[in-house]
Amino acid sequence: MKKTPRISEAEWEVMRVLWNTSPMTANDIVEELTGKTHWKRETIRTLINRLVQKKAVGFEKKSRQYDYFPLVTEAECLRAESESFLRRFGGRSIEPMLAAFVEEKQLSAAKIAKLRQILNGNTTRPKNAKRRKRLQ
Amino acid sequence: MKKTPRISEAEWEVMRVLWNTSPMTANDIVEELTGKTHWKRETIRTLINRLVQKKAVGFEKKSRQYDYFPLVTEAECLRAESESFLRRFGGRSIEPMLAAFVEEKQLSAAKIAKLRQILNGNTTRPKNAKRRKRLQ
DNA sequence: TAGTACATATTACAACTGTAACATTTTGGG
DNA sequence: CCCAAAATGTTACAGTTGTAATATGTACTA
Repeated sequence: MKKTPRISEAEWEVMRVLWNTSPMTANDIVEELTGKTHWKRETIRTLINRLVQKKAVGFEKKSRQYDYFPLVTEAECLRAESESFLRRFGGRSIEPMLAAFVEEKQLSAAKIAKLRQILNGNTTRPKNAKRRKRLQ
Repeated sequence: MKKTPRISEAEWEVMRVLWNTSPMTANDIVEELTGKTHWKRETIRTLINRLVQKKAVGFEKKSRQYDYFPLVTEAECLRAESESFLRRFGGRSIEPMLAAFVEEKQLSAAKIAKLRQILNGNTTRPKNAKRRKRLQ
């Protein structure tokens, strides 16, 4: 299992646009991000370069410009981040976290339904537990 | 609304023991953490000091030793971290994240039940019911 | 073919982090 | 009352991150 490189918060922004569509030239990435962020071109270039160094992003020289594309999947990174997150909170604190998500971000009903589905699908209920176990 | 200081990953370990029981002397904290981690005393001392600087931890000189105690609650920090996490993933990706949690079976059945409850609290509203949008 | 326009690469620099070592202060014991 | 032991405080140092500026390479155009 390859370990995903550690991607910083700012770098995530770049990854997200690449995950969204790739390959993209540096300029396209810059264009996509200025507006969403307040970063200067050069800053974004730096982020891209660091991601290349970290092997999170690959590139291929097309003509005068390079084409950049992700070398790691969003799922992989998500997984890694989630683990780190979990470690941080000692596992105990997922509930308040989800609560915060639900409260603050106004998840759409559809999304909530989806989440509920996930929970139902994998619930790993103890053998003879009742379907709905009311605790506290 | 005070903003919670930014607490690094290593510092979280310290906060967690303080949230668990406080006040504690530095030595107690050290003892609690060596064993769980591979850190040297001095390292842990540094972390404590940094947390004091950041005003995440307060202390009171008791006798020769100081008593340290958290100045921020776990809930506050959790909230802040969750927000950062959300921003990072652009909100879109809560489902895979939760899926990852569930899959890895880091979640007990009880916890899952709790989560489901949280979700239930916020959905299935009549179409024209006002949704409670509270943000302070 | 030389210059220029635009792309990529190198360098900068301070704050934060991980990980400590070394220095100084305080206090209980003799 | 002074000293050593133990506690706290100061300094270190390299790697990461945020945020760029500057330098260098290169492909068309005149």
